[in-house]
Amino acid sequence: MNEFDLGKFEAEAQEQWTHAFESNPSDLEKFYLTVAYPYPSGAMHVGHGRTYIVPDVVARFWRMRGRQVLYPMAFHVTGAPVIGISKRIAKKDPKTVHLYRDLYKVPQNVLDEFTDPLTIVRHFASEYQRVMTACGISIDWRRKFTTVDPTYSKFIEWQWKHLYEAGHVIKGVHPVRYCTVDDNPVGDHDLLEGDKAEVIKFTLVMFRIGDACIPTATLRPETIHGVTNLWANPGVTYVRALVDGSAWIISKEAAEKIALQDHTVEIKEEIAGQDLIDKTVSHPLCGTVPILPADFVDPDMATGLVMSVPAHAPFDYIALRDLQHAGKYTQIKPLPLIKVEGYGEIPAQDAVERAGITHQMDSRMDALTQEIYSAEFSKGKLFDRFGGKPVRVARDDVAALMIEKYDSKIMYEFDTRPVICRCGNKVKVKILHDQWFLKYSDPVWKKQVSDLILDMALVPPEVRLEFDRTVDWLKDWACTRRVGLGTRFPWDTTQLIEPLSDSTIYMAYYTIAHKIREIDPKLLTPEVFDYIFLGKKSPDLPEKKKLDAMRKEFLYWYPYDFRFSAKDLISNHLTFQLFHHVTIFPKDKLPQGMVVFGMGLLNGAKMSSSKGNVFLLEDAVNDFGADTVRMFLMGSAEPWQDFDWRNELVISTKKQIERFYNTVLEVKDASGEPHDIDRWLISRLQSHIERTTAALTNFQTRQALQEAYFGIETDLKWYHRRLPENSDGSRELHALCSAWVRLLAPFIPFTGEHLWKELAGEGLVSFASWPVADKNLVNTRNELAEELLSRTVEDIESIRKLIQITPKSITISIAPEWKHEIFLLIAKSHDRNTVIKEIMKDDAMRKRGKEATDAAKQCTTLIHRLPPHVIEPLTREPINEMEIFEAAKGFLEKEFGVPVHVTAAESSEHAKAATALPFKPSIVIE
RNA sequence: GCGAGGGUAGCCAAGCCAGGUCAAAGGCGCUAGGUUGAGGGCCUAGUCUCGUAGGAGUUCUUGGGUUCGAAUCCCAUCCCUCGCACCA
Repeated sequence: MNEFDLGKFEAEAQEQWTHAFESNPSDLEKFYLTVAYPYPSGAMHVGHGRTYIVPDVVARFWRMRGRQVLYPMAFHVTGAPVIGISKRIAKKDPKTVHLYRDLYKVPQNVLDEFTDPLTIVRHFASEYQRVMTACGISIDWRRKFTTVDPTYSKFIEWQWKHLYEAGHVIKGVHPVRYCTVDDNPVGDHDLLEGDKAEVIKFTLVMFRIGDACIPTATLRPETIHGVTNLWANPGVTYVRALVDGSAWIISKEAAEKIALQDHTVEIKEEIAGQDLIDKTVSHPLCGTVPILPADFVDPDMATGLVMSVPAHAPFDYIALRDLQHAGKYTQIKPLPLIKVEGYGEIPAQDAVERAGITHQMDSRMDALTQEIYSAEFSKGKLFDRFGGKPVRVARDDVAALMIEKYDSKIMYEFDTRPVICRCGNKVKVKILHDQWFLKYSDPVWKKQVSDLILDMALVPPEVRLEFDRTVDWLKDWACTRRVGLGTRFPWDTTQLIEPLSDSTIYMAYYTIAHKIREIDPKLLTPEVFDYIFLGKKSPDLPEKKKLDAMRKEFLYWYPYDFRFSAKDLISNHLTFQLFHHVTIFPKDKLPQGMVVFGMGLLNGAKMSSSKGNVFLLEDAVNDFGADTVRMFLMGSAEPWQDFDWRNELVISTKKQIERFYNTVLEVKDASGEPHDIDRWLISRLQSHIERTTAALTNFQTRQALQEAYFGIETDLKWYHRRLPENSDGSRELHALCSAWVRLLAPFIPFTGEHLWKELAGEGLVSFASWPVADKNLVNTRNELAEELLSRTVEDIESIRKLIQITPKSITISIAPEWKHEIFLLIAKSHDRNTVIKEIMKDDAMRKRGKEATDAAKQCTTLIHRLPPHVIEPLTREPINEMEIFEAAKGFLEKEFGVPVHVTAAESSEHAKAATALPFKPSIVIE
């Protein structure tokens, strides 16, 4: 009837927990922890499991330590992904249908409803709640909300009002990846190809050709002085277009792109590329140059026409050289304009020849171009006749000059292509207007956040540097969107607040989420929130009583103590929330700490829904039991390390829980009289309690389990081995079990509750008091005695193994008193090298001569090898080894099955006896 | 490419910051013995190499360096993970 049945324990506990973790302000000290809420667009896998279980173990730990703990949860449903998913489901996209039907196990009738995006998130939100509950996560579900609740939107509007008033919300223009078919900006996840491509800002250099101009795009406007020609592709169709009223000749593709970048474009006529060849163009900074043919010119790259600087661009150099080898344009010479250390007069030529490159298609050409680009940028200087400035300065100067005087424009283009949208269309760069930003680049704002970080507890400490770097690196964040779910942007209601930007201070909202629901959203003006969160009084506040109650909750819970999240959010969410907090809240309400998690692997490979490499959390709970899943996830790695889910290891975790369960049931009712070994066991327990507590205080779940589970289990094994025959142990075991069950309860709460009842514990173990180490129960003498004994047993075993005779007896000889003296002197001394000399000054020692110096050397080695926790107490309080071995004689004889003699070394005739040292008696097996 | 973190025995992993307690904790796997006797059970021992006395030798990605002494400190190298934004 006491069978180990996790399913049964789970059912029992769930019944008692229904409202147990709902938490209200009280007289107790609070502990408020939050975790990044999920975006429920799919089923939970075991990786999600850890995200919520680690905080739960911490929550349960602090709850048992007498804190008023709040662990809330909500659902992030704002954003665009589910919109795409619903569309793909509607189109019956096979991949999506497979993922949801087969992997996430969504029933067909529910799947049919997934054409509505809100249905998707609602479905998975309830699934999340169900699975989290099944895992025993101690959440106060009364505070649950979703980010599209009207009440929450009011809260977001209030937050943004403050950000705006602080000057952090600004309007700007911004180049984005844009799909003209979808008529939308394209995010990384919407790209079929080209996710590495960056948007680069090119300067268009305008060359005159008759009444029109030819813009060429360049990153190196300063090289204008070295232009010898332009390149056009004879096989490409160009167009003559009116751009903002003036005539440009550019590729057809370029015309489309330019139109997206703040220019009016009207195509007038097509021009064959061939017709441009050998025409001349001019620019005030380089004079008149010809247009030459080149097949490498890509009409889809910028304007489709390129200026050629053969002295400094390897591609230009080779292309020109090839033409000249064919006997054409031989009058053109490269015009160098930059002096750079390490290269000859014409760097491009130098580099190409040095690398032995013979044709344009050589794969090393890109690297070579990059090399020269970097070298010239970092070390190059313009010739004196062009101003003599370093390239890095001249580049910006020339660009500015061109824009001001010579009609140059800016054009945005990708650095690598192709960039293809999920819909199959080529992505272009569009300049978005009415785009709003959060001005994270503001140095004052940054400083406030850096200062906050200094005061925060960060776990593990290594992430501090990463946070610092992130704050440095952060640029303005586009915070409005045109598609998706979410709160309307107050200053342009055609747009929505971007989903990461609506999730930065919601930890404060949890404190009032269950109460604010009772108020009509229409009444929730900014003044209401000002009162609740900032204590600002204003006339005519509605529902004053309710507001007071909420204010009380907020003041009690806030700030949060720790925020938990995976490490991939450091560079955005975790840092953003700090920015927002420093703006909205006063100093005493700012975040206190963060714990950053590692990622999850499944059988050694990255977990990925799209690759089907996931193991659903609910399946894991059903297959192995919630406690098993919990203990495995907490024990296989510390939270900040990556963990690897492997079923075969999970199985042995289940065995461990079962072993624990059986052991507790077996020994809890022992009633024998306590012996020395019981005092030893209880003494050891104190340090396990202490270490488990320290580990959990530092969020080291793995370390805590090592101590609380394996540490105690190992002790119990030794305890049973040392127990007198016919003894089942003493009544002390009940106390041990009580502490043991409580130490493990945060990890395996279901088994914990069941055993707690078996132990006749009061109430729920979830609220039982955490064990406290009692110094009075620490018995150093007993611990040392057992340490000595187990080390001696190990030695005997290894000798027996080696000599391969059938032993008839074992003789243990204890080192003489004078060796103990030496041992102590050395152990206590700070300088273990000179202490030998000191010892030998003693007359009695000197009489022993070599015997004494040898013993001193051996003691020194031994002291080095013994752990400090043995040496340190030995120096304080010597132990009587003879007594210990005499007392353990029966045990040793039982262990080895032969008579055991204990003698003093000086009274033994065995030569071996002379080798006896303190804490290392000599052993003779005969 | 840039920023952060990491590479330890068959596997997972502690140790490294504060060099000698390190042949290196613990778990898993495997092997042997015992117990129970058959269903993924429990206990004990072994699991780099050598060794008929508790020892010795060679190891902590690779290559150098500092030191009486390095898994631990420094430099370099190769490999892995995460982030690099309009996306949750």
